[in-house]
Amino acid sequence: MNDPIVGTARLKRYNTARVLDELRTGAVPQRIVEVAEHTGLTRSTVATIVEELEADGWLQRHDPAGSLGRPAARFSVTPGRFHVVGVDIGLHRVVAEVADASGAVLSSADAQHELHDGRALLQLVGATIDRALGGAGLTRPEVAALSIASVGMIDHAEGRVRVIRGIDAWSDLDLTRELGRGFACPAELDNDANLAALAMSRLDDCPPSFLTVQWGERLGAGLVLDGRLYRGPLGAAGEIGALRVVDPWSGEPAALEAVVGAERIDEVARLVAARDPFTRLASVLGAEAATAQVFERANDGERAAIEIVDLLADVAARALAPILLALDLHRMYITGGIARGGEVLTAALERRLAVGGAAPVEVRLSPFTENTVVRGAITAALQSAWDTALDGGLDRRDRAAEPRRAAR
Amino acid sequence: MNDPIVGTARLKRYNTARVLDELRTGAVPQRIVEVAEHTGLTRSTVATIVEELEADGWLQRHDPAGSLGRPAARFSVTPGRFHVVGVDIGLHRVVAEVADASGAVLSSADAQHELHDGRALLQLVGATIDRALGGAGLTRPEVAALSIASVGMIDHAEGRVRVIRGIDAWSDLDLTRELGRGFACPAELDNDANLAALAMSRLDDCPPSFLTVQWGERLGAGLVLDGRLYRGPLGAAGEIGALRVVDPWSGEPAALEAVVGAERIDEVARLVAARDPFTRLASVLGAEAATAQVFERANDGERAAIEIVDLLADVAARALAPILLALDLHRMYITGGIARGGEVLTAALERRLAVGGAAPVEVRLSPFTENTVVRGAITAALQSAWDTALDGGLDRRDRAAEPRRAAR
DNA sequence: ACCATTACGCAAGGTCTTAACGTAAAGTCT
DNA sequence: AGACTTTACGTTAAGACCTTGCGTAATGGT
Repeated sequence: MNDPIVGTARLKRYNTARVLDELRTGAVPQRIVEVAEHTGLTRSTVATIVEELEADGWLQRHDPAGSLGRPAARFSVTPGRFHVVGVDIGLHRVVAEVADASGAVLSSADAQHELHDGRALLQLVGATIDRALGGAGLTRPEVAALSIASVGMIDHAEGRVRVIRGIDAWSDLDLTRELGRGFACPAELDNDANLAALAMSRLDDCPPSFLTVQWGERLGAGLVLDGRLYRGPLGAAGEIGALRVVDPWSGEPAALEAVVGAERIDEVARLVAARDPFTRLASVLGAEAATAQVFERANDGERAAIEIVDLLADVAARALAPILLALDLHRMYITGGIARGGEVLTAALERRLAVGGAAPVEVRLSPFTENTVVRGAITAALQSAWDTALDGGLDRRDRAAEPRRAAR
Repeated sequence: MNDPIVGTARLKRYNTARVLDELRTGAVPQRIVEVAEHTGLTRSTVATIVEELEADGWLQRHDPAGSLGRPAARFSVTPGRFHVVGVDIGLHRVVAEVADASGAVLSSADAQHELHDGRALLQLVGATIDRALGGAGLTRPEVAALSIASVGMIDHAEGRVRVIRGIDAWSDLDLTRELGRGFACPAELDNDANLAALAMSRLDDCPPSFLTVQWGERLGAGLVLDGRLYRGPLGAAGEIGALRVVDPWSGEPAALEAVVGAERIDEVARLVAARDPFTRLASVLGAEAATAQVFERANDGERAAIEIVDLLADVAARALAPILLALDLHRMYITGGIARGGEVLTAALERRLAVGGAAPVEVRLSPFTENTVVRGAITAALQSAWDTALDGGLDRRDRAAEPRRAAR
């Protein structure tokens, strides 16, 4: 279907992509001259490209605040030109969001679950997607791109889950096919950490290379290097959960994920509380997960909680330091449940990640907390939709019988 | 001087680069149709590009082993079209090599030294370069590209050394300027580990992403990710020598470099020999560095030596495992002095780098042993020379008054 | 000698970008 | 208010590049 683009068409596609990226990432509508300067293209070239994009409905014209000289028309992406769906399938929660072409979230739906059966989970995911779509007044065939995050080791190329614990038969399912039913676009499956990293890459003030730690019950890293998501030769980059470390509470060697994951934090909190039952920490621990309380108490300055956080930071930093140092990274984002850890956590990590001689590492928390991964899925879906658009793939939807770009 | 390339010229430059890369990396002369297939360009396009490159002397025509159908002309790079120089400045040794456009080494020169004065070292390097050039019958102005490796933390963009121990005032010198005197081309300065990695990237059977450990007295890593050298935002990628580890012999925390570096190996060997003076290892230790003997004895199966290697591998693997795992790398090269460590070392490392669930890491030794870094410098210089050529920069040398590519 | 096969060369045609020039629409100055 | 400055826009001709298509060349096989 998609013949390789050759000849001058390749140049045009490349230039169009640059113009589009410029208009897409800019927060405010941009003038043609600005775009020309930023992209290095001629004003003339940009003008024709913008004109075409506007004619096809991709761009919107804003006319214009006055300045010196003739006021310039400014352009931005047409928000309603298409819509995308992002999904995050977690061990206990499924979230789906619908966004428009500008990236604004129109509606979302989520569902808590304790499912261990793949088939049942599949159904829940489908239902959640439809609820989100309903909230935006859309149906499946109208979606331009669908991007899905799932826990587990993902085979991005094949659209399958390689390994996962906790959900039976999840790795046997052809997820992109199953979840893509009813959609007119291909579904894309990716690692939760990778998508979390993508979400961070859209933040203002985000450096071109950084590391993201998706940290909850499971632990995985996402790497953006020189502005691009790095997946690794086998698509297993960032899978650091299996790294062997020493559990500071038991003294036994264990997998990193099993030591700093939310489940273990919960266990440890109860151990500490049992040992010292008159602390405030002990008194707030209920039946449900204690992780949030630990960080809350630590941020309030309670000794016992701070100790837990410190030991966590110890273990995590020991594993992460070689990676950050080797890659010369100086920004790290924490996403996932632990992102609510607050300043105690970031400070503890920053202190331990300092290596003599090297520039310090800045640790930041995701501003999206629990929705970081979905937001990343939206980012990926948008990217995919625009790519399809550049190849003329989205045109057919509502420009079916129209004459093909003015035969002059 | 070099105005930004715009318009269709950019397309042409890109296509020419692809054709050239194809002909440059291929071991044997290639036919036009082959190149067209590999690059995805039309035969016609490739033909004109090749024609022009041949006219300008960059390519050489080989006529033709018969097959079915009309025999095709094949093309390869003209070896004598230009020459490049690569230099490796080590703590105790300086090497310079001269290569032709095809990458074949024409001559080399090296010098052992114990200099601690930057100025004196500078002079030695200059003399060594000239000796190498003399061996190839060339002079400085005739060189098309000059690439230099130095120990220490390098600022590639600025062409300076940031930090170094052992050579006074070395970081005060503007090395690219000082060493570039007399050359008609810009000099490029880079990290030894980065260049070692570049050298490995030219090996057959080299994966697109891998790690190189330049391991001698100093220790640094070079990363090639998705086929491209990764330098990091501050150009400090791979600087893992400062990583904190525990010295298994003293039990004290120390920098990785200080624990597994050749100097420490030497110390440890003497300790072990003193403790157990009747071993074969003890008997072969002379006044000079003992590292080589340790590995030799270990490869011969001697217990005491194997223990040293095992502990070395322990420490190194603990530092490297997170990096390899996080980046999903499954090939690692060892370059530098330790590359003579033989199979004991690679086996010991491979065993320890295995992480449950992940694909194994294959550890290989550089086939160039001590000359790996220079070879990498040559690779970098070639790249630089071809880049200049693509921008028309090398033309002026011997096509001064010639009419500019046939005004038809 | 004829055919199949592969390589090569040439010319027409189309797409894309550039450069140049004139026009349009504001604000500013006198 | 009118002239001027400043910035933006639109059009057109020209140039560079790539592709397509076809005819020719050179070999081996039958």
